[in-house]
Order: sequence, then C-alpha cells, then structure tokens
Amino acid sequence: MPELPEVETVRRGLQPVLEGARLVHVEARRPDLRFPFPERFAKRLTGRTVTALGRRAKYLTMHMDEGPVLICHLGMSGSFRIETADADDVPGAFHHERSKSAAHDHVVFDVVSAKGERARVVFNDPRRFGFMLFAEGAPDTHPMLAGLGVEPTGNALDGAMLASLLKDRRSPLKAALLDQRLIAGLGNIYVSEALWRAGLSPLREAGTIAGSTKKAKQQSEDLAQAIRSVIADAIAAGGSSLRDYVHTDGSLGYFQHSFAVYDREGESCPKPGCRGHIERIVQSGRSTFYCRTCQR
DNA sequence: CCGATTACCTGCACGC
DNA sequence: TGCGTGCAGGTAATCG
Repeated sequence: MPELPEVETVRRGLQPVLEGARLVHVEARRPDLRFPFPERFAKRLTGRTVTALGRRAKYLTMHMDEGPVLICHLGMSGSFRIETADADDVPGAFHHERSKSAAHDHVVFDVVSAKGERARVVFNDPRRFGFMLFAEGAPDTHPMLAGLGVEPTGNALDGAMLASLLKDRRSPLKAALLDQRLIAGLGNIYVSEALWRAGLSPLREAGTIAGSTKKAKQQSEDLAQAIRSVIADAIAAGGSSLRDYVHTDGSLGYFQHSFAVYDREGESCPKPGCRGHIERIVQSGRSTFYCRTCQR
C-alpha cells in the first residue's frame, strides 16, 4: 500500500530508533526479495552506525558512517516493525522470549543507540515486492533513483512546473501522474484523490492542461495545488496517527486514511453540491476512481 | 514515443 | 468448510 506519504511516515517512525544507532547484528533470512540481496549484505552493514534516514519518492535511504547507503523499497506489502526491550528485561538477554518471529519477517536489524538502548527493527513483506539495494556513492545517482522526477512535497511542484512536465503529453492525466520520471512518489491512490480535488478527469489528455490559455494555466495551477495538498494532508494524517500506530503492534507501514474517491465505487461524490457518483474504470491495467460529473 | 500486458508473490474477499 | 477466481497501493520488461 505504501505511497510516498506512507513511506515518509515510516521514515519518521524509524528515525528516532535508527539515527545515531549502531547495527550490531543484521540478518537477511532469505536470499532475495524482489531482487537478490546485495553481496555480503549483512556483513557490510554489521558494525556500521546509521547517520541519517532519508527518503526519495517511495524509497528509503539509510546512510552509514562508512560503506554503502542502503536503499529500501517497501513494494506493495512491505512494513517495518520496531521491537524495544522492556525495562525489566535482563540486560543481555535481548528479546529472548518477546521476539515472536512472524511469518515473512525477512530482514532483522539489531541496533544499539548512542545511549546504549537496544532495539530490533524487522522488515516484513509477504508479497516480497520490496527490495534492498546498496548505493556505493550518492544514492541519487543510483540507477533506481537517477531518473526520478520532482518531489510533490515542498514548493517545487507549482503550476508552471507541472505544465512544463505535461506539455505535449498525449497520455491520459492518470498515466502521466503515475509516471515516476515526471513526479516521483505518486501512486494509484493519491493520483485518483488529486484529480478529484482538482476537478479534472483522469481520462483527459495530459497536454491539454499545459497550454498558454488562462483556463489551462488555472487548471495546471489547480492540479499542482491538489497534488501538493493531498500529499501533505496524508503525511500529516500519518504523523498524527504515528504514535498510536507504533504503540499498538510496533509496526510501521499502512495506516487507514479516509479517501474521497479511492475504493468508493458507487458512492455519492463527496464534493459539496455535486450529484454525481464515483465510478471505477481501468487505466493501464489499474483501477481509477473518479466522478464524471465534476471531473472534466 | 505510446499504452497495454505480463511478471513478480502472497493474502484476502467473494461466490458457489 | 473448502475451492476457484479475481483483485491488491509497487516497479520493470516486453510487445505492438
């Protein structure tokens, strides 16, 4: 499920545990996820201190005091779980009984913080569409990240920027917004949500909102605003749910949002005054949800 | 340059 | 209850 906001929420959840901590034990419990683990995966990470936890699009980056940067992708079903030692645990008897090894726990990081606090970070991924790779240099130059487009966070993505990205594009808006080379981090859910907020049809030819007319300028501005706000709102929702989220079962990953259109086929359009209903169509083999009444 | 299709893998909801 | 079917938020490769 993870799109950019979920990955950012995971990053914020892991940050306090990982940043400044030393990886005292690393273990990959199978040879591969979507891709084989890098050569000497555990060996090269063990003993390293994590200096920073970053994110680019839907990728997490774990920076070390030396050696490669670890690039993690959650795929469709990946999640992290944090297990901390209870205060009454016997020192040294690390997670002996508490640590229940769940199915699909593929990677384990045992860490010790600068203060000497121990924790275990577990990567779980039933479908194994996730992956972990090494970037030997700057992660932005890694083939997996090099071609990514603009982040929809912050202010970089404005109407003019979006118009320049969509100019001359003949593909439907839905496909263009899912293209990671243009905007990095939007996925199937938030594309539907952003198009609904902007009142634009997912079937619209992308280039038609990138013209020089007043109307086109307004539409590209509206869509850029919709994208930024839907992402910002989702991150805020994730952040506010993070405490409870970690508290309940220790896992970080999916959290429930309420969506305006996603997975709401047949329901009334939530736009005030709109009498339309949400439809589900398939574009590029994937579900799109929209209201044909108010999205043109 | 496009879009559509398939593949990767497991889990789950659904209908019979 | 069990079984077959289809579907799932990710990226990438292949084919017309």
